[in-house]
Amino acid sequence: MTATSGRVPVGERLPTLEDVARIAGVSRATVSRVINGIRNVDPQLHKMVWDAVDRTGYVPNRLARSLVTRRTGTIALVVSDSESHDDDPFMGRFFADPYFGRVVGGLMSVLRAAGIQLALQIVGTEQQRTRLVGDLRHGQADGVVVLSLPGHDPLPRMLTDAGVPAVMIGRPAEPVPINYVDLANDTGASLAADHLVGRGCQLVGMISGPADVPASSDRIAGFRRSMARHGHAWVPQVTGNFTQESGERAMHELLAAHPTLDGVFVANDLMALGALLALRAAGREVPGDVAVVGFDDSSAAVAANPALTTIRHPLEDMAAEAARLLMTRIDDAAMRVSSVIYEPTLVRRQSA
Amino acid sequence: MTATSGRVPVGERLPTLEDVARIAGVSRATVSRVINGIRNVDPQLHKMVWDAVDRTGYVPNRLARSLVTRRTGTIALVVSDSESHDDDPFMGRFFADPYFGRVVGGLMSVLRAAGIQLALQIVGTEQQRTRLVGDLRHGQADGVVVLSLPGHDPLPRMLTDAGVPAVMIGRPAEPVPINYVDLANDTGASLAADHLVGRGCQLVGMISGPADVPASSDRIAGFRRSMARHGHAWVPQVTGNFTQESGERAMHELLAAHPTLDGVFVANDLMALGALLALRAAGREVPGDVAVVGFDDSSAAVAANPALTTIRHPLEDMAAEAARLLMTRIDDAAMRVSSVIYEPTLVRRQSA
DNA sequence: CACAGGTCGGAGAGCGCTCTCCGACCTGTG
DNA sequence: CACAGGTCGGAGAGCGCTCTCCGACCTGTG
Repeated sequence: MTATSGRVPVGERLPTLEDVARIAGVSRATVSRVINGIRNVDPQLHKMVWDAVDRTGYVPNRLARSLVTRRTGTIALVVSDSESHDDDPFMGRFFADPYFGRVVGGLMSVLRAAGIQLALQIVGTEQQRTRLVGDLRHGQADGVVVLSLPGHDPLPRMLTDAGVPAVMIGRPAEPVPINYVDLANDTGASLAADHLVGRGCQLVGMISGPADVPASSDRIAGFRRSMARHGHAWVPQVTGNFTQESGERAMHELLAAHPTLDGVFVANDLMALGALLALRAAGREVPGDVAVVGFDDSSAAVAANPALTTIRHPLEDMAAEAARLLMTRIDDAAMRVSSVIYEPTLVRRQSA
Repeated sequence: MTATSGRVPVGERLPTLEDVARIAGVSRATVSRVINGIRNVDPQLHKMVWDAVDRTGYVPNRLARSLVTRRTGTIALVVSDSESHDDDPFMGRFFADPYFGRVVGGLMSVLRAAGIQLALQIVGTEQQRTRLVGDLRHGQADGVVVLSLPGHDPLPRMLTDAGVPAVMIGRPAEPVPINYVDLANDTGASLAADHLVGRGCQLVGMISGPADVPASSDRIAGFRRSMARHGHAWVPQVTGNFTQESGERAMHELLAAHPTLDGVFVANDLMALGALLALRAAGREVPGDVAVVGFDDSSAAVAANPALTTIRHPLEDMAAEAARLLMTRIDDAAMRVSSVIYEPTLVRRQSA
């Protein structure tokens, strides 16, 4: 024990369990037991160990621990992008969209309390997917949350085949026995249809997202079905890609083809913002001439002028639920494959 | 060798280097050398090893490798929030803001190509900080990118003291020998001042962010200095907290105190959106009665009505540079502490 | 008092890799 | 032919932990 600080230096390297054991005068096993609170340990030894920990400034090496316990305290968030390649500008757009941040925020609200960290990985190529699954089987992470992007994606099936605990946010494009959390997108679209018809719209169009995204196709199906029930057999539709520019372009197109349009359902708020721009440019009043309903209830909805009537998407809650579901699955390998579906609500503002 | 697939199963567990060595008929060391491409290996052995790898489906265990190489292929992104606690709703707002996503996108654009994953961690309490630094000293991650939030934050100093490779996005609040990437916030504010004075504004106000955020105080200082040079000794100022609502409130306040105000510089686009709302509510035309300049050039700037004249902030580029800087530092422990400052530009739209 | 049954600390193997060191062999030069 | 110098594969230690197994000791009961 030095007079200066009581610190016991152990050379250049960091103190290990071995060092603590030597200083406390006990075995490595005992130190491990005290640190991890496993089994009763004599109160006197207990104190001697903690004293030695304080004097050395010992911090367990998580890597070494994980190697034997097969638990890492890490969950992987994988953005699976089966169609793009490295340096695809698409990823930039994806991250700038609040969608990504809201998902991360929801996941972290649960994981943070549990002391679990989130490891972000983007996989695009076949090789990256194979490597990811290999790493996960080795326990590189305890489980994985998958954010699926447009297109056919083999990753969900690969994960379930490998027996890796996994949860998707948004249902898989094709049937795969994987856990997921989703929004009742069709119900949300129905709410929009009800609202537009309810305010007396006669010719209602739709600006949709890409048809190969499940959330998008569900919104299309739900909207058309509901409109048909209200007697509107024909719903003109233009497809965008969820960006503001594509919404603006789509609105112009819709307006050119159907000048008497008096209502439009836009599959996300960002495109709705673009639609608003196009309507203003075309000299149409919103909602006077054309009523607009968005989807997501993002911060853009409030910022818009007029403020957007939209469908609320409790994304943070969904992500938090995904985290809880995954943690349950990690602790119980026999958990049956389950899904949790959230109900959307209509938020009425000025645009419709 | 089985007739079915040529796969050699090795029981329940995953194949290890040992299994590959046995099947290839060489030593573990040789397999390791072939897999990692270290030293020349006899072409014949080389082939036998790769054949064995294919037959077993071997994937190296990254954890075990990291334990000895002291390299993990992971970089930590830490959001240091010295003032909040777990479950603070503030974090929700933080993640929903495009700022977070743009930083992640910029980092990943560089890290993805290098096959490095990003591990997200939020630290709030003293204990969490200590544990993080301990884990990092053990090589839990090869380096760390720090996103600092309002307030005095001890983390940067703790990291440099521990010798952990680190880069901040945005300068530290107080002098610390840490690498960082930043925007010339004062220059950006000057550009706004020049523009407002240049279009003939006589009474110009400012809506600022919290003074304890470096980016914010730099914008305040740059703006006041530049206005003074233009002969405007007095600049009324109200402080917001970067949210839209706070911008709206601040604008109302400014207008109440200075009804003849004809120009305003708002320290970020989100608050500028709020200011626009307040001006409309007060019956002022933008830019006719009051000219508005924002900051960030976020997607909200284009969506606003009128579209915002604002200061462009190349955040993705800055984050990408931070990643490069960090990777250089990881490979060269002797690298001198460095900073990279980006120059902002004025983007002229309708609001000023 | 004898002995069954429980409690608790230590020894040592093991997780799956890398890396140093050594020795076998091979080549070229005087 | 002798020997210096280089190349390359294998043995075995080591990274820093956990966990099983065993034996010492302690308690309580018939």
